[in-house]
Amino acid sequence: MTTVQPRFDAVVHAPPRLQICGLLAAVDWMEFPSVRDAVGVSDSVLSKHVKQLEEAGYVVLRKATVASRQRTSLALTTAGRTAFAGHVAELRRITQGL
Amino acid sequence: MTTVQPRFDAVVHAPPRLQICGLLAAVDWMEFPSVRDAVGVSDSVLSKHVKQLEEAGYVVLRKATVASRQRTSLALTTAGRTAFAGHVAELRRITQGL
DNA sequence: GTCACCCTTTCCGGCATGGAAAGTGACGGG
DNA sequence: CCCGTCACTTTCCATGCCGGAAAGGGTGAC
Repeated sequence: MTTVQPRFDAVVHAPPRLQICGLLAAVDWMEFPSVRDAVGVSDSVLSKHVKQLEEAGYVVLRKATVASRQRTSLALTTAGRTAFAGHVAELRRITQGL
Repeated sequence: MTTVQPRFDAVVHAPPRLQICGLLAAVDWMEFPSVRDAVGVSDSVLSKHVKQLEEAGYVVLRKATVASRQRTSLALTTAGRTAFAGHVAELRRITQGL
């Protein structure tokens, strides 16, 4: 089927995480600092939210050492994309009265 | 201008309140029991969320006695419609990567 | 006066959140 | 080798929101 089941997801709904998912949905990988700046939160706050997404199985981390520097990148898993798509579908359903 | 400024609104974002706004956006007035059932919460919980929307100036209550029964109806104010539209625009912006 | 109907408010325990600060692991330099 | 830095992680802490349960009005019917 091509349609996504609308499904409210509290893990995805929280503002910072909704933004994180939105950013990651548009790309394959995004680096930690880029996400942090785009979302506008501190390292610790981003780290904590990413951890929750990770524990939900929605995000994976890839840690690489590039040019002697740590570079942590984030990506949505298939489950993460599904959950995000479902949540967005639900948001659209809820807000369709607009 | 016809476009709405995307503007995240925490008061509107909370799940129960997003639903309430979504319902009210589609109509002029809706009765308390109908909203309560549609949102799927108890009287007290709905009352508390409506109060928050009211204090934000987004919702107004109209209390009428019809056929000897209290009938409280809810409606979005102009500010409420603006806030909801702005929030939905922001949600669309955030989720555009989908 | 008493009761029922409709919300409101209070009480309460629990979970989430963000800022600050301490902690960790991997290098590169001295 | 030890030290300092970088790039996150984790801990600590204080605050706030949330929902369920129960007690509270207010109004009209009996």
